[in-house]
Amino acid sequence: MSQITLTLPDGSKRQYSSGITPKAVAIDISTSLGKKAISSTVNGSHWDLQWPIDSDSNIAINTVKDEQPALELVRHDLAHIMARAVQEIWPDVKVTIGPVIENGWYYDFDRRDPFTPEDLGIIEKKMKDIINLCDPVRTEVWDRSAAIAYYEKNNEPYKIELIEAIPGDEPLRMYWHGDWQDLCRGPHLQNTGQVPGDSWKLMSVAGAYWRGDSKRSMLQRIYGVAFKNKEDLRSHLNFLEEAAKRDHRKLGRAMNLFHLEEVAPGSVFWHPSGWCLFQNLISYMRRRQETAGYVEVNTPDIMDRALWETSGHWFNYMENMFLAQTHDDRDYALKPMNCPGHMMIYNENIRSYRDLPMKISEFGKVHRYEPSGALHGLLRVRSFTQDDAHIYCTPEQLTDECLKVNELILSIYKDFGFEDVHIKLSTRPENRIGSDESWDLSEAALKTALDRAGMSYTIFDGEGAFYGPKLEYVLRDAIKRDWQCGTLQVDYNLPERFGSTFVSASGEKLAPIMLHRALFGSLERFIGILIEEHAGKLPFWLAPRQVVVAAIVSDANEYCVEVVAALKAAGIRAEADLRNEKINYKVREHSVGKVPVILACGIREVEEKTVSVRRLGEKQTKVSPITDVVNALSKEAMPPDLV
RNA sequence: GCCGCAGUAGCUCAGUGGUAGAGCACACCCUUGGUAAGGGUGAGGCCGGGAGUUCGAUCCUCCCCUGCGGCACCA
Repeated sequence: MSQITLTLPDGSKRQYSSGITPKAVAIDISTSLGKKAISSTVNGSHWDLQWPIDSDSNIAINTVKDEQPALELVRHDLAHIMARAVQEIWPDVKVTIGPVIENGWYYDFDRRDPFTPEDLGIIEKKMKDIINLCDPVRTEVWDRSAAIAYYEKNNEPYKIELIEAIPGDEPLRMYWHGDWQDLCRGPHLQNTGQVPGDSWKLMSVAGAYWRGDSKRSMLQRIYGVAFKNKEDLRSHLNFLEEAAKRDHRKLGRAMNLFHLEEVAPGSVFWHPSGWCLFQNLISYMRRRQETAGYVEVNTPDIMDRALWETSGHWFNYMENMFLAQTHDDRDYALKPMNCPGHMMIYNENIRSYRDLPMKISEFGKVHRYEPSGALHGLLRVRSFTQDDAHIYCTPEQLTDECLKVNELILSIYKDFGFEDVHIKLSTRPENRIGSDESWDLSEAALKTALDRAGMSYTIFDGEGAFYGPKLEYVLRDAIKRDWQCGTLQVDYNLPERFGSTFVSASGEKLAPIMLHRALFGSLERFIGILIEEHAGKLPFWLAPRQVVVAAIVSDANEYCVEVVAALKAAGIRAEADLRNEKINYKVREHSVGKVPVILACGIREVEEKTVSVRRLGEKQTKVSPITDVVNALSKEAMPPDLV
């Protein structure tokens, strides 16, 4: 047998016979390492301890202290342990796949009866028994036909399908714990006892399509989370609780911003406070766009079928459109996008190259018949307002215009405190229209703009819209969740479908290129994100109710009204709370309602012309002269673009 | 759209095969209280909609609607 050289992380080299396993290497280094070892890293790949090494390699032995590989293994082994537990409890359940995901794992099962929440407890208990068995994990490489025969015998059709999808030259690995086995590419721990007993938890059951395909059978998925220790698990569960407290649907009710109801699924009833916030955002965006050279328009909500046929929506997106039934013989539809309307405005005049770039914006309300299961508070609705705009430009202007949109969008996100933004670039899909040349140009325009701006981005090959590539702007919020908001798309197609032209300097009629862009994306969605980002504690300039002036005793009522008047005169949204309630009660109520500033006034304040200032979330109060407070707050009320 | 769970007062939720209950919110009264719920009284419900089983359904069965958690989808 030939000799191979293995290089350890410290640079030392050791000679072994070809075919040595990392396990044997670990034992050779020290007996204790052999016991503690959980896996190895061979030439940068995560390896099982049992896989033979047959050439010179770099090798590192991993223990539970190596967090990344350890967590991956623990999660992966838990997936197997869970599948084994499920099959031991319900032998007729068929297994499918069980990958590691962020924070944990899931496993998809095919079972006639649904798993109940109580079942999760039963499964957890069984899993703990399996962990306590400390069953050694062993792996075998199987021949394809043997594996298929084995699964045919055991009536595991999903596994057979998986094997058939694995390329012929890849080894088929079978992993065993005790008498239970699973087809798996590994790696795995040495024995089930290496899984910590108390740092994981089964979370939920949900339906999931086999192979993610909605045409195939619905399986039952059990999700679990696992961490390196109990503290990490606890902090993850805390995180979930914190995230739940930020839920914009709950806060939207507490802050009396909006509600949703059965008569209009997926459409928002904006209350006065919510609509105030909505309008604040629009005012802000209007100023920013005006400065950036946009002109605002408004186009019809309901337009004739002919328009949607020209745009391509009628045949491609009919299922997602709201149609309007009328008493004449015409077919109408509610607009799902603003672009066709903007095409009509562009085409209404003969355009010169001197008019370009032409930037048409609209706070247009669009309706899309989203699948019922997709609806989610403000984040996924059926009617929403886009801060939409279309930029018509010449090919020469294209890159520059992309760059400008990118700058504008980042500057706007910054004003809202979102500085951690990443970009997805989706390139030409298989199913597309337009020439390869135009795709080359539009993809290059987006890339060049990003490169010039020094932005990093992730490319999603083949994920672009059928008419052009797109950028998507993803914000990371205060608790590290990602939200997709803005978009920038290059489109050679719509101008062509609508026969749009401009007259060039040499008098030729040429087709303009069109950019689709939205910065907030959907106002509804952006408000949902803002609420969750700030846990309801909106920045002062955005808060719909900025100040409540609360009387401590009724003798201060008159003074409170004066204070409110002074605040209003300074442009601050203020109201008086003169109700016959204790100050404790008022403070609590307005804190729950996320009012940023409470000014409490009693006899002392009346006499001294002061107010007692209490900021949301702070226990301390500060008594200041009324004029100082008005001045300070009116400064704070200034939108960031006007500061 | 698919799988599962749920729908009872404005909100959060309890409950039973014999047509309903709590807390908060609301109204009125007492209370003028110094920074996250003072006390009392009262009003408030087609128990999501429809059909069936039953002497009788909020409760059991079926269909539909809506919501929630996922999956799929997101031009």
